[in-house]
Amino acid sequence: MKMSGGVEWALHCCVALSEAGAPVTAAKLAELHDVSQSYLAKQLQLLSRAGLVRSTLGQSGGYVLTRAANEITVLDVVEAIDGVQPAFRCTEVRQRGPMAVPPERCDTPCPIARAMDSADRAWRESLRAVTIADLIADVNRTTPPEILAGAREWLGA
Amino acid sequence: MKMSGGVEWALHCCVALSEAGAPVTAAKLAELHDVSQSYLAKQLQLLSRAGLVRSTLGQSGGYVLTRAANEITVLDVVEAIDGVQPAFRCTEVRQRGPMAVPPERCDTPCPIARAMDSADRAWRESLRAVTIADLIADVNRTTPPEILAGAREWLGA
DNA sequence: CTTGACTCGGATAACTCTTGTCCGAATAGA
DNA sequence: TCTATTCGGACAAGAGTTATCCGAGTCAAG
Ligand code: SF4
Ligand code: SF4
Repeated sequence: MKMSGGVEWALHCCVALSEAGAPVTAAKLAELHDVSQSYLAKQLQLLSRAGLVRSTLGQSGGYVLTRAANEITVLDVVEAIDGVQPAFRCTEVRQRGPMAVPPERCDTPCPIARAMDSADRAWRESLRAVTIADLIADVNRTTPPEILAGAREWLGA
Repeated sequence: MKMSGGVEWALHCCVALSEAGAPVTAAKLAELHDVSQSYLAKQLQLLSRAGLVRSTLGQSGGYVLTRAANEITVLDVVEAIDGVQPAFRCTEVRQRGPMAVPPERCDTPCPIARAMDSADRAWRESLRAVTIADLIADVNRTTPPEILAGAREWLGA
């Protein structure tokens, strides 16, 4: 039960991109967070495939968010990086072994799979309730103003 | 984002153990579900370490549940097999890079970590609401009675 | 229009964790 | 006492994730 570590980086990048406004290159984002720029590029690729960011090629290029910050949920980012398939995957054990249940009797989903599915839905629903804009508002409230201003200027330079 | 596949087997074993009453060996459980007995033994070990089942050694030994079925939640089994640490692990990115926030200003948890923690709690809460007894009741209602009786007899033999 | 340099994108290795297997120590019964 | 049977932890194999590289494409300047 381990989520891809890139999710954390991707979320940080989304926050930074929303505050920047202008396109930001992957190298700058990597330097800002002090992480491997090669690997961060991979995460940004995934975000691009999911349609959350748009990449501009060539000089003065970089990444920009495609939607407003309050239109991007944390769940969007998580599913873009970590995939959409649920954590629990049933292998239909009840159809195997000496006491196998014939497939034609397996019309109703088993309670185990239902409980897992319900929990997974609750998890996703909780993540869907938070948007990037919420994160930004909270960050602006809790981080020292001088650091915030410095980061903004550093992104533009 | 992938849960250990052994969770499914462990849950099935808990259901079977609750219906059996008498100690059941790991080999029988593996044959019933048609899975690797060596690997299933590992899962049962984890259940034993977590205190959910008690192992009886020697002849006519096997595994027995330590509590009543309605006192064991699905969350207990998941945490026993898959571990208790949350899926999201923060690496304190904000304390790195050129715009690092000094550690003494990081007293309040960041909103990203809070959102993830909240979702994780919702997920666990949903799993905690379902007990093994609930699963058994649902299984007894949905599976054909002849198969259920056969399985019980097969476990005792 | 040419040039140039800079950008992302997908294909490619190293590594960690999960999965799967084995044999030895301990036990209950005969 | 002895034996057959059980679980327990130590030991490899495989998959998945992490990390990296260089080439195709693009924009801006001269
Ligand atoms: S009984 Fe439920 S959990 Fe088990 S294999 Fe069938 S659907 Fe999956
Ligand atoms: S800002 Fe939040 S998510 Fe990022 S490293 Fe700090 S605590 Fe973790």
